[in-house]
Amino acid sequence: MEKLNNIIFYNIDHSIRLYRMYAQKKLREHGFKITIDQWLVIKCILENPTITQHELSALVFKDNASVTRIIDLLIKAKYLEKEINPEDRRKFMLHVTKSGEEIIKKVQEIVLQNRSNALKGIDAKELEIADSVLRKIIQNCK
Amino acid sequence: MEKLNNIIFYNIDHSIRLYRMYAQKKLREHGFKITIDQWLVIKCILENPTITQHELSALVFKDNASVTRIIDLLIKAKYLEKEINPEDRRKFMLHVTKSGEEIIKKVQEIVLQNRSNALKGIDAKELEIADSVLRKIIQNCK
DNA sequence: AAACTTTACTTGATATGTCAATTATTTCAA
DNA sequence: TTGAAATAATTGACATATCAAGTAAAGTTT
Repeated sequence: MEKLNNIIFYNIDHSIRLYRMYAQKKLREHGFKITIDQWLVIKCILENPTITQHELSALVFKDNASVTRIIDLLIKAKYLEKEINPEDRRKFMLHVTKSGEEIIKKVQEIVLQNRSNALKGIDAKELEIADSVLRKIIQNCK
Repeated sequence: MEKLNNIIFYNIDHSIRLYRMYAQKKLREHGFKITIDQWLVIKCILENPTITQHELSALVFKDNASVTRIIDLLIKAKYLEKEINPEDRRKFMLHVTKSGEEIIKKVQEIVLQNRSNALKGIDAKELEIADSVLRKIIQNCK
C-alpha cells in the first residue's frame, strides 16, 4: 500500500503519456497533420458553438495561454476563424471552417478505435472504479 | 459505459495535471525553486547512482531530449555534475552534489504529504483496481 | 461621469514533450 | 582490421504548460 502510493501517480502519468503518443502516431500514420490537442479544441467548439476561449480552457483543462496559442495555429491551418463578439468586444466568436469540420469527421473514427484499443481487456466495473478514483484525486487537488 | 469510455482519458489527463499543479504549488509555497520533473530526476539518480541518461529516460517516462535538458538545468543549478564515463565515452557518470542531496531530503516530506492528500478518501482496494486498469492501458498502448 | 475592479485575451519567459537529424563512440561482421 | 550498424547523447524545430505581466473592454461604485 505504501509502495502503491508512490506508484499510482507514475502510472497515471505513464498511461496518459503513452496513450497520447499512441493516438498521435495513429493520426500521423493516417496522414493527418493535426495534434491531439488541436483536435480536441475544434471538437469542443463544434459541440459548443458559442463558447469563449476562457470557457474552452476550463473544458479542456488547459491554461488560457495555451488555448490562445492552439487557436492561433488552428487559424493558420485554416481550420478555424475568429471574429470579435460585438456584444462584448473582449470576447471572440469562434467559427470552425468547412475543412475543420471535415477533418474532425475523418479523425473521429480513429479516435474511437484508439480508445477501444487502449481499453482492451478492461471490464466495465473496474473501469468505473478507476474513473471514480481519478475523480476523487481531482477533487482532492482542487 | 459508452460515455465513460470517452471520459476516462479526460479524467486521467485532468487528474495528473491537477496533481502536478498541486504538487508544484506546494513546493513553491515552501520556497523551493525546483520543478517536479527536476526533483524526480535527482531522486532517480540518487537511487541508481550508475544510471545512464538513456536508462534514466526510460525510468521517468521521458524522451532522451527532455532528460538532456533537465540535466543541463540541474547542472546550472549546481544540484548535479556530470563526467564522461571512461569505460564508455558515449556515456556520462552523473553525480548528485551535496546541495542536490539536501534539497531532495527537504522536499521528500512535502512529496509524501502531497500524495497522501491527493489520495484522501480512497481505499486500498479501489486504488489497487485503478492501478491495474492503468497498467492495462499502458500495455495496450505499447 | 470618473475612478476602481473585474474579466477576456495576449504576450514573454522558461520548462518540458516530441520528432528528426547529427555527432561521437562502440560493437559487430565480413 | 576495416567498414557497417547500433548506441548514447545532443541539438534544432515546433507544440504545449505554466506563471506573470500587460492590454483592452466591461462592470461597479461613488
